[in-house]
Amino acid sequence: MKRKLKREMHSIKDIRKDIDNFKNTIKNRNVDVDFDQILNLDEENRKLIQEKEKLEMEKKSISKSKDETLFEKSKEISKKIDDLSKNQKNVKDQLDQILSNIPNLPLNDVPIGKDENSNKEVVKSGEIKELSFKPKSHYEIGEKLNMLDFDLATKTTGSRFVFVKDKLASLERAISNFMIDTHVNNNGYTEISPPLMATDNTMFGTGQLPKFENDQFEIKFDDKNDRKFLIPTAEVILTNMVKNQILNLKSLPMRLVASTPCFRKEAGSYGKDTKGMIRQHQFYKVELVSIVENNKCIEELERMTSCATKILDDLKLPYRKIILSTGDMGFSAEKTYDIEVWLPSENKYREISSCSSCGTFQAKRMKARYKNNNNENEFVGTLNGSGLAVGRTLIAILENYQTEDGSITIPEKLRPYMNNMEKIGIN
RNA sequence: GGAGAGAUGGCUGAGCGGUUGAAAGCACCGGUCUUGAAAACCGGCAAAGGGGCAACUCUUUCCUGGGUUCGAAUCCCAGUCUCUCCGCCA
Repeated sequence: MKRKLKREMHSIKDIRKDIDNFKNTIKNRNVDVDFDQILNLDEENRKLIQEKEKLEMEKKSISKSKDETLFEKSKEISKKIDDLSKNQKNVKDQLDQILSNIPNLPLNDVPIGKDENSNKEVVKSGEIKELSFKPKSHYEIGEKLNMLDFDLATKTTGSRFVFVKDKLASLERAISNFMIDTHVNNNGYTEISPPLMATDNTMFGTGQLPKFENDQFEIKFDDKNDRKFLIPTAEVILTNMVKNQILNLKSLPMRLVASTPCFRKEAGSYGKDTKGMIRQHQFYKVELVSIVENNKCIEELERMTSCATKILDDLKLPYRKIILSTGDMGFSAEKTYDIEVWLPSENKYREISSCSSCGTFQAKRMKARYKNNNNENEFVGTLNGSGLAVGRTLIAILENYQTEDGSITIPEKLRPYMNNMEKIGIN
């Protein structure tokens, strides 16, 4: 069932009430928002609504009276209402357009800054092994094993794709299964195997549309009006499971996990990470999503992040956890932790997970609510995090577990998933 | 691809031109009873938006978009989705 709903990311009421707070906070997010125009449109909108409602009331009373002498007048009123409605709708559309492009407000403890340079390290964990030889990059290792084939992908599909073959394909699958099992068995998540496509409406709900359409792959489905996109992350489809719903308090928290391919255009990243499988148009990711009471977001974010880092602990991969600054956070987030894994060949940490609380931001877009203890409707809180990016975990294992002869030691936790194999070497 | 049926509140489900924002049941909230709970009984309970300090009040909404009418959940047209049957294919 498809409903057309008025959608806005921030409630205009909130903005009206606390305009200064919005102005100051949004400033830190690297976007320009014309708040004066918002207020003008809002005022105009409400003025038109009032005029319209006055006429509607009059018309209604005529039809109730069943007084035939007034019928003619009623027709005239209808015309006026039509004109006013069109006008009002127009104003409202303009307003919604602006509102739907405003990002979420960062929480107070998020460091203020305009890019990644203002991110702050929270913890560092795991031991970086000193290698007695010069570490090779994951693609050197993979190509030498003949188990990562980028040229083949270029031939069949194009750049930024890869064939993962043989034992590394098994390893990739093992990583994914190990992660899902851990989240299901130890962390209370429910496994979902979702559709990999989503409608435009769904993409709006989590914030990918309208602003980031250029990053998405649109599918030519059929000639009908509805648009479909390949999901850039399972967050989209998992979070939207509760869209347009009023949930029972008892059903919260909902914790969902899915391992899915993700599809991204990576527009604007030309020349960045062109070698290897760090940045691909398609990659596997194990995604965690939580739907919670909106006052539980912060504690859930900590919980979710620790579920993700636990995987790295288990795999004995060195990592650090950082908190993103206001300018580096995603559109829908109010607070984000990135987890970065150590890559010996680059001699630095690289992102392997991103865990965000979106507060009620996505819920407002999706109209996802629950009845609280007072029987009132409240918007849910939504969170999402990678637990973890599978492709990048594969990379991290290749690089951190490499040996001088070019073979890979398989992390102990993954061996049960690979027939107890201990290492992957050249055939 | 062919042939039918349907879409109503958190859910199930009545209504099929004029106090119908919508019966009934379930769920939920409050109360009585109970040592506590259950049961039973009583009461409340749609959403969005506008105005008001507030009590409150107004408007819109019965899949979506058009149309008929003074008046539409109810009639007409188009679209979307769902279900059943047949065919076809995994």
